[in-house]
Amino acid sequence: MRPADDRVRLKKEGGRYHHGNLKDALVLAAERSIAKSGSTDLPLRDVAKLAGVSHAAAYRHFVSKTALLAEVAVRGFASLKEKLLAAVEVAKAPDARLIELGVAYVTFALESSGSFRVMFDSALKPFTQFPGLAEAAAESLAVFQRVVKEAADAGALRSDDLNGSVTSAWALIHGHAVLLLDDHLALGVEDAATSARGTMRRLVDGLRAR
Amino acid sequence: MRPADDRVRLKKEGGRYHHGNLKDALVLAAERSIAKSGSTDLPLRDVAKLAGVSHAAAYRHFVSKTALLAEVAVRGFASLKEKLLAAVEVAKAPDARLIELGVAYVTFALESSGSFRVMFDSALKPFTQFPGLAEAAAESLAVFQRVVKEAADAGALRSDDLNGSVTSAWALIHGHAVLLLDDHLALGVEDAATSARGTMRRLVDGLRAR
DNA sequence: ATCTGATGTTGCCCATGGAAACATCGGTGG
DNA sequence: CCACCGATGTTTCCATGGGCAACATCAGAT
Repeated sequence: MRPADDRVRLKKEGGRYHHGNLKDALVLAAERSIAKSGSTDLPLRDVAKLAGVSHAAAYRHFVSKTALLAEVAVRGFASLKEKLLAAVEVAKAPDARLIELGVAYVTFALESSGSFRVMFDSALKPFTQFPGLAEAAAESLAVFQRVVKEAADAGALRSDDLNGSVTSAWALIHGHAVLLLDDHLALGVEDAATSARGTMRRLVDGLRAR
Repeated sequence: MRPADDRVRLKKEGGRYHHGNLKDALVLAAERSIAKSGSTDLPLRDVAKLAGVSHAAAYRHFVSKTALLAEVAVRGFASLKEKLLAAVEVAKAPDARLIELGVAYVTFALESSGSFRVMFDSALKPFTQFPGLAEAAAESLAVFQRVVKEAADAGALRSDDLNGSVTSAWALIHGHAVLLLDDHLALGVEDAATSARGTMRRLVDGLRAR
């Protein structure tokens, strides 16, 4: 019996020795597990078990458990960036684009809570110790910077302190997301987008050029 | 020789078997340790060692390591509440009081970063599982509610959605504190209060009655 | 002075992150 | 073709750390 046949047979029977795409499977399993437990402090052994593999197998793809979390974060930031970019497209008015950006940020935090929790977990500090993480994070933040700058250029927001405006917008919506995720706001998930929009609107009013 | 004398003598010689105030010492040690490491995931054994005691001694005062963290959080919320109340006093104008509240929040987060990290650590969720924790947290938030309400009553802020305004104020300054603590804002500690004031001012502008 | 409950200590167990040594697979060059 | 080899997984082992249990020490009450 030839090796290729073995592979097919083993795959069909589910008894294969090599996984085939373990790295992705581990990242996915970690995301899901964290989303369910609400904690980034998950046993690597459990993640491996979810992927149908022994715990030590993870070390063929990640130098450490933290490195696995870092990969979750990198992919999370990439996904967040895409969601933010997509959200910005749907609005025309420059200030409305900033508001939609905030709504998308909160929506991402709730829908991809596993990723979001890891992305801002202190275990990954400093980001520079994991290749690609700092860049991925910076690219997400860059969307905030671009949208604020465009709104200011269009005269919709004051432009005397762009960095300050960016920081305020990020801090506001990040705080909203974090408090929502940790159940500190007495809000159902269904009200999350609405409250996020209201919060962003209030800030945008404050940022408006006078 | 009376017992009280024994205690004094033993304290001076440092060779005492019983600690005398271990509970407080453990809480203090945990705060400091977390502030230094930047992580709430600290070995209980290290905390006990800092308090000069074996690790199992902690279980005479806390049912679990998490319960110790909960006590840190309860005291942290109590301390935060005091700081917020004190800060509110220094300003006269209702909207300025809200701004000072935010500055004090960030200042607390930086100066008591160990406590602050624990207070918002997901390991303590839900707060109701630890006696006193939910109440302590609610009392801190109540300061936000009171200050916003007073500003609205004085006509300094719009009063059509008080809960929304409170949420925005808390989310904004909480996000600012969190991002600062985790080095996501390119700001030195010395600029923290200034940037917090600027951020709060922007939001208050948006909350202002029109 | 002794007894007792509160407080600490030592020793143990078990879960978990990580290293090491071995097993298996799949592609590649003789 | 097939024997080898690098990649990927498994098993086994160790160290760390939370938590329990049994024992030690102390302080106040009787």
